[in-house]
Amino acid sequence: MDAAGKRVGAVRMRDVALMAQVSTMTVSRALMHPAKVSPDVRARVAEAVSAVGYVANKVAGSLSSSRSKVIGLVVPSIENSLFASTIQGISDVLRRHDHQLMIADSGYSPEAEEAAIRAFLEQRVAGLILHDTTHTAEAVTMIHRSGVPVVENGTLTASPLDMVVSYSNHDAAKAMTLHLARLGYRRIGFVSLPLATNERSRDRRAGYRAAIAEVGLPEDPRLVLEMPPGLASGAEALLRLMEGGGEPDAIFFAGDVLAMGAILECLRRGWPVPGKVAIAAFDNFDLLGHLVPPVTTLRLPRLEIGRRSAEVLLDRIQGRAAGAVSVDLRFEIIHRGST
Amino acid sequence: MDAAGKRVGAVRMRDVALMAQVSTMTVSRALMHPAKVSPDVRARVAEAVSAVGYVANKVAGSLSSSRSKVIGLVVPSIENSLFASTIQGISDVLRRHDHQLMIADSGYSPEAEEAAIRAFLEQRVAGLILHDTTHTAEAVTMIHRSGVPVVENGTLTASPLDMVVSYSNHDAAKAMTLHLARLGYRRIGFVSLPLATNERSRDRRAGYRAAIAEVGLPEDPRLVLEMPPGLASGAEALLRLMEGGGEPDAIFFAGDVLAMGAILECLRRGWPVPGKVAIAAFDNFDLLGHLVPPVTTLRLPRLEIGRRSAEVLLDRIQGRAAGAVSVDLRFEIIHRGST
DNA sequence: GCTACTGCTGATATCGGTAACCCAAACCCC
DNA sequence: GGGGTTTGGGTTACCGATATCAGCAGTAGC
Repeated sequence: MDAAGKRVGAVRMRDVALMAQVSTMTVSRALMHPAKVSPDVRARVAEAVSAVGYVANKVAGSLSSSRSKVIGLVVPSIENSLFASTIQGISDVLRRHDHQLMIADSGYSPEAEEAAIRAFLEQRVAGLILHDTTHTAEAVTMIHRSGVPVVENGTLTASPLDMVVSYSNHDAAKAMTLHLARLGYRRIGFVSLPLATNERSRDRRAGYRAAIAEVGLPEDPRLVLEMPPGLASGAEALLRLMEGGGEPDAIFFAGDVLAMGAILECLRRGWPVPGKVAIAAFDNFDLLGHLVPPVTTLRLPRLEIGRRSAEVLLDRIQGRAAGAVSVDLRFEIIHRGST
Repeated sequence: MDAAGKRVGAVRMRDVALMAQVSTMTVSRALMHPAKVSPDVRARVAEAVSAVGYVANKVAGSLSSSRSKVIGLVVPSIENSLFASTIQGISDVLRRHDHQLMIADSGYSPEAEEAAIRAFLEQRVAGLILHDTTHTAEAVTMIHRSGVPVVENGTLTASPLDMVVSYSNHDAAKAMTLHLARLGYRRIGFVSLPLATNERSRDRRAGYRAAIAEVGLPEDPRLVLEMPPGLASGAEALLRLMEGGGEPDAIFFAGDVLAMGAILECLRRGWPVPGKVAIAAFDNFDLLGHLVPPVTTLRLPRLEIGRRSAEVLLDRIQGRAAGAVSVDLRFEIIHRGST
């Protein structure tokens, strides 16, 4: 590197070509389409590559070919372990197909998401995966103008940008609520994460309400709460519902950390679960199954969402498929001791 | 896009230049160094940019300038929530400095790490952050030859590639063991994660042994165990140590999930903690503080490691610093009810 | 023996920017 | 008011690959 931080003296394809006594074009072919080159030349190139320590320059390659093998992913938060399995699934598939992953987090803000999308488009990514389903108008135009394929995977949204891979938050929440009703609970509380910026939360609450209506239970506002995320928040929600006059016999937490916080609060207070109140959670956070009692929850296909998202994206990029795609992955109720 | 997946018809800088009636060089300047251009031209360019919907092409830019704003990160596993805070820290700092983050995971394999490093170098990243501190010989040569700055952050290794930002796994494990000894425990068990591919695990066990030796306790092989990661694994380790004849009065789990699994097993069996056995953990997994009893553990500067790693890397890239850097971040013992 | 085709390789022109250099006008100080 | 400096902007030559097309040998077909 020189003083300005510019790298100098890297080995170029030209050096490989000189050593192998062929043109750069032939080196390029030997590396990209080995079948199009004679075995003899192929061997000479391979030898030259390792002799000079050539590391391909994909920047030049992408510029020249207008193709790239980088996928951009925007999640609301990297730290939130919820997204970790999905990212892992994406990463697994991309690695198998020799693609790279760029990640940005939006901190749940559409404006930050827009900035991340712009940065990705500037890098000329081959595709985008967005967890959120609400975007700024500017982000939407940029994406459409760029022609880059996109997968959204937060929820099965009704009006996708392009492709969707997810499960129905609405149906999942409804299914769990119906499950509780079937078990005989009649005053089912519901705690959701913030609704304003989060279509997923809204879907879940709508699902809960649909279930309540379906089984003919009265809708009691004292049974419904909206809370910020976090363990402490879950504990607080529990106490507020229990002391809020709604007298819940079961509480459905539409967020695994919230449920976790609530059940730990029960443990601390010595409240029997489900003796005093039943508790159900929304996500398959590993620990929920190991608590005392183990917590009834929904198994959501987090890893699978990542895998399938990457797959449909690659299918489109590589021309194996075209047009709208909407993959509805299944969830599953895991009935355990807490309800 | 045409049939081959090649994007067509994107807006180029040249289109902006035509509309603003200046040369492309001036557009480039107006965008990169606004101060070097008259206010009049600056305004015309800005207007033209939004009129034609120009999205800069950083691929061409990097090729031309031999500079890039992409940082490559390799972690052993994306899914493991341990790394999530570190990644978040990196991401935060990079975003503030207008850089992008590429992530790959090695699945704890040095060969996979090498492949990821090669892919990053092919993308001509401006810097690398590696969690692991053991690398293949090939990876080491590639990195040195490329001249790309590197930060390692798994542990304060004695022979870094370049820069290190971490805490001392050895000292942390030693400190916790001494803490237990000071509390009066005399038969202190130790459970570690796999040692073979993991310098961090080895450091931790060495720290444990150093402490045992320092306070003059006997080294009993029945008190030391190596286990694969996971909740179930922690529970099994607990049982094996308790029934292995070593009669531990305290167990130090060098992995938070292991400790979690053990404490939940105690809960299930109704074993009082620390009445039957005291339990200490190695990491500041949020939940540990909310369990009954809350678990004594080490607060490790995970987020800070990410932040500082990104900072020292950017300092080097942007020429604000040169030469070796070794940042030793502090850990802290959090004494709670479980010991 | 001549055309047609296939298989392999090279020359040349980009891809879309930025670096380096250059020049004209404006400004400056005695 | 002239030499020196600054300011703003254009010209040209790349950065390091790949697409395209042309060339040329071998060879198959008739």
